[in-house]
Amino acid sequence: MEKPTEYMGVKEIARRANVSIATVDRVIHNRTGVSKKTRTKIMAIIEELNYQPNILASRLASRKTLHLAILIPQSQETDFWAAPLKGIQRAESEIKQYGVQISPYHFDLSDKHSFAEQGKRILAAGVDGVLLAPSFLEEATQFSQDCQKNNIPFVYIDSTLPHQANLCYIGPPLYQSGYLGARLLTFGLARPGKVGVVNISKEVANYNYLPIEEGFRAFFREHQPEKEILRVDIGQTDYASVAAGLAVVLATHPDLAALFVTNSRVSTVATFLEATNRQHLLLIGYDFLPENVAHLRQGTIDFLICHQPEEQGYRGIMALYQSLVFSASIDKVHFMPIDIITEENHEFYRN
Amino acid sequence: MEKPTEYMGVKEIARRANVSIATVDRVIHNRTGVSKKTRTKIMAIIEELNYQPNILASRLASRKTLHLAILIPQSQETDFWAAPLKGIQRAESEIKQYGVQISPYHFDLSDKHSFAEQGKRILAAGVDGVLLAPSFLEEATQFSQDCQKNNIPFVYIDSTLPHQANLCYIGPPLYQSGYLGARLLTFGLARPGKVGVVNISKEVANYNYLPIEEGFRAFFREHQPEKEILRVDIGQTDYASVAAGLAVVLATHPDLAALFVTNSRVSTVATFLEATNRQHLLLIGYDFLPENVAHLRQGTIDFLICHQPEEQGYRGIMALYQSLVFSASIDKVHFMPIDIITEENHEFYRN
DNA sequence: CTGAAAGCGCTTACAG
DNA sequence: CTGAAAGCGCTTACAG
Repeated sequence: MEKPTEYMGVKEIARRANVSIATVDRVIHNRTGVSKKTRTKIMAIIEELNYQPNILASRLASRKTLHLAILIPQSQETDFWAAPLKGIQRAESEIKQYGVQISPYHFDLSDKHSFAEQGKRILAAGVDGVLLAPSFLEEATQFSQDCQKNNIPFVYIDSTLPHQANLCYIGPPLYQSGYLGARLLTFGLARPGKVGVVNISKEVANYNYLPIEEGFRAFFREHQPEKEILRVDIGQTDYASVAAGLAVVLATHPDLAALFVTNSRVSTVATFLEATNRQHLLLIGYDFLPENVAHLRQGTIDFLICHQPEEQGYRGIMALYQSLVFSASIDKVHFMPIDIITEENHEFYRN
Repeated sequence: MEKPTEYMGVKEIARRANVSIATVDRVIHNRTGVSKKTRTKIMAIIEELNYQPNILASRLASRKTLHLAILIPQSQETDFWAAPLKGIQRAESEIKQYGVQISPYHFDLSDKHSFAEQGKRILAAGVDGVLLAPSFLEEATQFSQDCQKNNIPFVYIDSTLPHQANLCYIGPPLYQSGYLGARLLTFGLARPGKVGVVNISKEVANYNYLPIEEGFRAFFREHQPEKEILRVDIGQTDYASVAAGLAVVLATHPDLAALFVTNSRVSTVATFLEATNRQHLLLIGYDFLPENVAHLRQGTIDFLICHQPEEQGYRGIMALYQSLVFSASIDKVHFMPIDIITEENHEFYRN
């Protein structure tokens, strides 16, 4: 450790401008109560010196805590949301030393109202920024507009909404993710046979993940237009429902050769294939969940696609922090990579 | 932003212990000059209060700059090393506000002596920590031991050395990476034919990447022991040499169906395959370099394997920072994930 | 072995 | 519209 270079701070600016440091501070923070003339002069000096405020001193002196809220689903059924939460906690532990505090608000993925309710609680609590998963179109839109009205910056993760004032979206490029899924399917599918797209979701039209199926179909349209693609919709997420749904489809289409599950429920499908001795079917699905990984190791699931959910949580918090503390400019869209996980590389994957 | 909770700092500790804050400071930093009795008493209070020093105040008051050095190859031929450098710079921009300064030292990958020389310069400059690529067995061992003697923590990236006092290794699990390469090869290789492992390197025995080939061969030994694997060694990295080497092999073994290039020079092989109309050969290689990506998009390269070199640089610096500033404990080995890059997902990959 | 005091670079009332 | 002064929580000579 060694001594730094000469100091170029508010004191020096004040000296050159022949004012007090309080006035310099006012200009730096764009506060009122400075004559136009003085302001101009000080700004010129700041420019000239290429002054960078000392964040350490600034945050120490101001003694302010930054309050951030997160609004994400309660972990349930699958623990997909455990990963973003972990990333959020990692971010928190890194920046809490600099005075950041994070309050979690969880909603129930099968209850729109819980989202709206928790949103209201956040607004009432009065926070400085929000990280959210905009899982319900209408409720999330409403909440986003409320945030905007209150000048609270907000960040989307996992999925996004169009035409909102979100600071940024940090999540997967869903269309291309589905497209890659189709590519992996054909890569491993030398033999003929039909392909099934499996949607397992309680919500009739889960708008969030629609682009995945679009991308999937686009690939076949472009590369194998003659390939028959079956759509398998299963409206319940329990094993019995999934098994029943698949049994029907497989009875009707015995030449089904591959299944693409559009979300993390792929393990349920894998369990069914194992139970009915159909491991030879090619199976691809989403997310690095323990039960999915177990079937990957069994060889029943051939590929898992994953979008680094932990990193989404981490980067979402960091985007808010950088924006609020350093007034850093943030890219409106930050696409996560589309990761391919196999039996061979899974042990080094970290969400 | 809101007011924080009540203060629990050195002042409070000093009050409770009935000493001055200077003495408290001495205990906190484990300095000499405190009676055993006082020390014990203060430590108990610190324990009781679960005191966490305010890093902001600490670094502001100490006015010290942390000097880190990086010792990595000069970017040349390929720009593989541009990526770690980028990650290092990203880390620097994040922590320079907290008084960290990074000095780059570059060596020539085809000149061991340049490594030793730059290492000496670093030692002479007297730094607080070093991030290095231990590219030369003997020289890197020597340098590591010198660092240890001087109590300078050092971190390895990209490859590692056994039995050294490095703070940690941040890089790929090479053996498993080669193993995955073989898996991808067989996945796409429905047809029969021989498989070639291509080593393109000026160094006769590039110890760094040997485990890749071992892992590759292990997969075939375990899954397809009858498969014939050719070894193709090319001692020069220019296109003419590579083309000549490949031409000979392909003439002798016309049934060669797939090539696995153990490093980032795979684009040279791709160029040759394109020039001789052999795009149908399966081709897998390493690293997300522009020229490799170009051949991936052409379809000549089927898969690129990559180990997030930018992240290696970033995390390497952060490990040093966390260790030096926060005395954080660091995992000795941090394996990077083994990423699979295809034509379909490459645009979202960021090293 | 211990303490009083100045200072790090900035922010925040408060007074004018 | 502007400034003097106290203070953020810690570190650093310096004096004893």
